[in-house]
Amino acid sequence: MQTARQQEIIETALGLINENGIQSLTIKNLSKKLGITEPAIYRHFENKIQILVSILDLMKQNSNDIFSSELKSEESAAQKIEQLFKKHFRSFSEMPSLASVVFSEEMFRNEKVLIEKISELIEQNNKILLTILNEGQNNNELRNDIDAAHLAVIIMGALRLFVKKWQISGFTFDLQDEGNKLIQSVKLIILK
Amino acid sequence: MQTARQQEIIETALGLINENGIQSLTIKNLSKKLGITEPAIYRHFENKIQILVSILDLMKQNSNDIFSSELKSEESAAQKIEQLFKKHFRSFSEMPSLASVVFSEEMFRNEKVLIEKISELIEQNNKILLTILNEGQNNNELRNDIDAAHLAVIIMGALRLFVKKWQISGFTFDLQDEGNKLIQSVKLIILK
DNA sequence: ATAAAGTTAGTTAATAAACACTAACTTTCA
DNA sequence: TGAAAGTTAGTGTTTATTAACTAACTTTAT
Repeated sequence: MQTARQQEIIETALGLINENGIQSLTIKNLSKKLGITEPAIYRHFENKIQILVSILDLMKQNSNDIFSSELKSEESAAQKIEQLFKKHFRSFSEMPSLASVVFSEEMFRNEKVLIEKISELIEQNNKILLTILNEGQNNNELRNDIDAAHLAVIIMGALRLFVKKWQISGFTFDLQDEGNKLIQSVKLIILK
Repeated sequence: MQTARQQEIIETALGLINENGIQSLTIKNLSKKLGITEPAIYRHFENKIQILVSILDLMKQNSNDIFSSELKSEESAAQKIEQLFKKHFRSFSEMPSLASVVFSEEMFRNEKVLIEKISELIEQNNKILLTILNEGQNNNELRNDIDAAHLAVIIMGALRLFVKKWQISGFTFDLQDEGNKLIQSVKLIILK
């Protein structure tokens, strides 16, 4: 569980990441943005890694909510994938810092705890996506001529690159509007 | 143009990145690996940024060689895309550090020169890919029901994510062998 | 042909800035 | 009044980078 102040801190941290990338997440910058001094941060978090762990936990939960609520729904596989995209696009639009964190795995390479968190997140999503794809193939709704694992790479690859392009552009296009168009193309590709 | 020593330095830098990620590319680590002292590096490069610029230039040239040689060939669009994948897979297999650099754009966010270099690289490749896709669509070889720009996102997204997975796995599977299988799936998807 | 001048590639020693983090003291407020 | 949340002032480490100097080689000019 988290205190109100802890939540404020990780929200501020996400804002910082959003504005200037993960590299700008320093205790100094964070405390300045919170309007307190650096040591005050340590009243709420043991160290910087715990702040990052909290951020990753938030992301994991967010992503898990999206993926697993879709898994339970009664829609077709194509609709599920569509919802998966849509919800991610909405999520990223509302909190672009989430995208910044997803794409900065490299930064975490030297911290064991953080690598594990990131890996869990990716692995978890991949599993659910594969389940959806397999179901769709068994129902004869999705094309069978392509391995589900390959479909997963193609789908997630498109999603990731699209979000990345949006990020690189400095958020200059509407992720949700443009994203909806991409979804239609992805659906054309995976449907039988 | 570069001196022999400058080339040695960037090769060593790539080795360092390959072993422990871009974060381990420090002047200290670099000089240690070269068997000289830190200040000696500055006899050959003005500063660290110039070393990174050289690395990005190398990558840009490498990637450009692959893309533009394919553009000129007389093959079908699908074959061109296949070769694009294959050559990239080979390139990454031979020098995995290239993959490390491609995926660490985030690290460069605070250096204007480096963002530009990375952007150039991505933009250049995207242009050539679009040309190939448009040609294929006009020849009635590739499916016309999907916007070429969307096809490009789907193709490059798959390529990038696949290489990333290989990197995260610690290079535990054969990129070229497994990659060839993925190529077949991508071809099924884009062909009419 | 050779001494003078200059270059190349290295050294040791140091600096300044950024970083995460700590100890000890003070304020705030329920 | 006492715990929670802040402060000031500092530590130790890691960065990239510079200053001053040197040994060994190359070029230039007489």
